Amino acid sequence: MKEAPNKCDCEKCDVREMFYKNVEAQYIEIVCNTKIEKAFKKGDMIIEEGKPIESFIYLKSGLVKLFKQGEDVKGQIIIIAKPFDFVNLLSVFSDTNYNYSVTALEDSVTCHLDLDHIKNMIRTNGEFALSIMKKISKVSDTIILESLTIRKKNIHGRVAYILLFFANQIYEDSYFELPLNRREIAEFIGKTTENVIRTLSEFRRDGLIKIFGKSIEIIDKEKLQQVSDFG
Amino acid sequence: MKEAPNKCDCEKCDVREMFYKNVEAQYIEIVCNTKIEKAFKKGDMIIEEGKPIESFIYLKSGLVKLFKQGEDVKGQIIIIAKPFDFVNLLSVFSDTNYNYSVTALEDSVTCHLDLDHIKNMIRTNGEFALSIMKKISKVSDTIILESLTIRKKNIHGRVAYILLFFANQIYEDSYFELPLNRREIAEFIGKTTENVIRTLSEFRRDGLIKIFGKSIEIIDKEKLQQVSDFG
DNA sequence: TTAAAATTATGATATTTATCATACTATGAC
DNA sequence: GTCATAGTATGATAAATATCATAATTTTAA
Repeated sequence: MKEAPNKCDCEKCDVREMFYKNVEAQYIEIVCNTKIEKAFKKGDMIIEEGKPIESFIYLKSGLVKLFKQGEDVKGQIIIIAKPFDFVNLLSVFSDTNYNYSVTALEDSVTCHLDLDHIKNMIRTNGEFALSIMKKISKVSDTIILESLTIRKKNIHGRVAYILLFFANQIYEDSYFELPLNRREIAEFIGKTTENVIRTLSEFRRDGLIKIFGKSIEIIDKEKLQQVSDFG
Repeated sequence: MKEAPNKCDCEKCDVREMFYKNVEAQYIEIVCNTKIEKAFKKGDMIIEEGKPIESFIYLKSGLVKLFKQGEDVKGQIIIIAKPFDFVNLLSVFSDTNYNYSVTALEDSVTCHLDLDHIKNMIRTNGEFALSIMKKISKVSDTIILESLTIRKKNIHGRVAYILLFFANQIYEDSYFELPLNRREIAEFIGKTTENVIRTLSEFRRDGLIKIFGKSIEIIDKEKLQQVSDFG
């Protein structure tokens, strides 16, 4: 990780709209002046479980995973987040320390805003408060409903689901490079590594996908969708 | 369900503290005057999936379950909520319609505040906004972390966990009446009804609990805790 | 009160998934 | 390049869980 040159280029910032739409100029300036932008390499730790929550972080570019490092060996991936999904929405307002860790699955850039400034903005600007709330509510909802969706599927359904998730939600392409290794996929869907590998092999044998190491090509999207829906 | 006599008795309301601590008198009055209190009998539907979200609801007394009615037969219980846990925190600020249903597990009383008034209070009162946010964040966090906790346990661990959940969190007593039938427990922990029943029988045979229909007495709490932790 | 329906219970069996063992393959360090 | 290490892959087996069948018990409705 390295800190990028920290010019206040909010004009070009993708998430400016959401944050600054309703905020008065003088507050924008305060936030801008204290904003820190950080660049992370693939694999870098962005947030570590247990550490104090000091800033309001959002993802500017890249891809990250949120996970529990758990006492047990097995980690558990909570969610894969892409830009526009805030990184640390879960506990920012309710806890002093992180309940989970975040690492970069791809080279990523994050924006760090001082949490106290954000809280002040919420205190002084109701519209801003409401839009943050809307976002928090949405992200939590998504995590909860996605977890219920995955939970009721068997392993075939879960693997199919996650392949379609990457194809449709993340890369918008039938051909993509998996940002997770097989063990991490297992940690995301709550099954063992071996069975994830086996299931991928079966999908390949059945002509649903092609596998080139970490690269996946979805051949029969319709059938894969069926496996996801009814599996 | 019947509407209770609707006097503005906020002075005696358990959750007044949280809501009104930071709110100016004139707003309290507006909310009070439009507040509706509703009484539900055990089994009554409080919120129905798909219906529009019109009010900000919190639970004054009783016990409720939030669940997906799902296309498939099997429902899935998201959370059991007791007073002080808001009922409809999940989607209130991010959606127009409910993503889940809520029914009363015990006779319950809910307070319904006009959602637009709440939003206005958020707009005009930053401290109030922050305390609502803190609560939302906390509830979402709890749901997510609890679901991860349950997910990594086998059926013995899950059943032990839920028994201890009722004993410690809900009833604060080793002897309690289960508010869920065996099928609903299964829906909560994501296992089949038969296996929940079987596991309860095993716990009884092993002397961990006593079972009298829906009533449970926890005999060996320590051992049950071990089963929950390591199962 | 009685019949019907739902719930609880248990056994037998099938299916799914995890675990263990063993290669093979790719990757990074030296 | 070579070695060590992590990741991928597959088979054999064990363990966990689901499914199916059936019966007893409790609850509900007429």
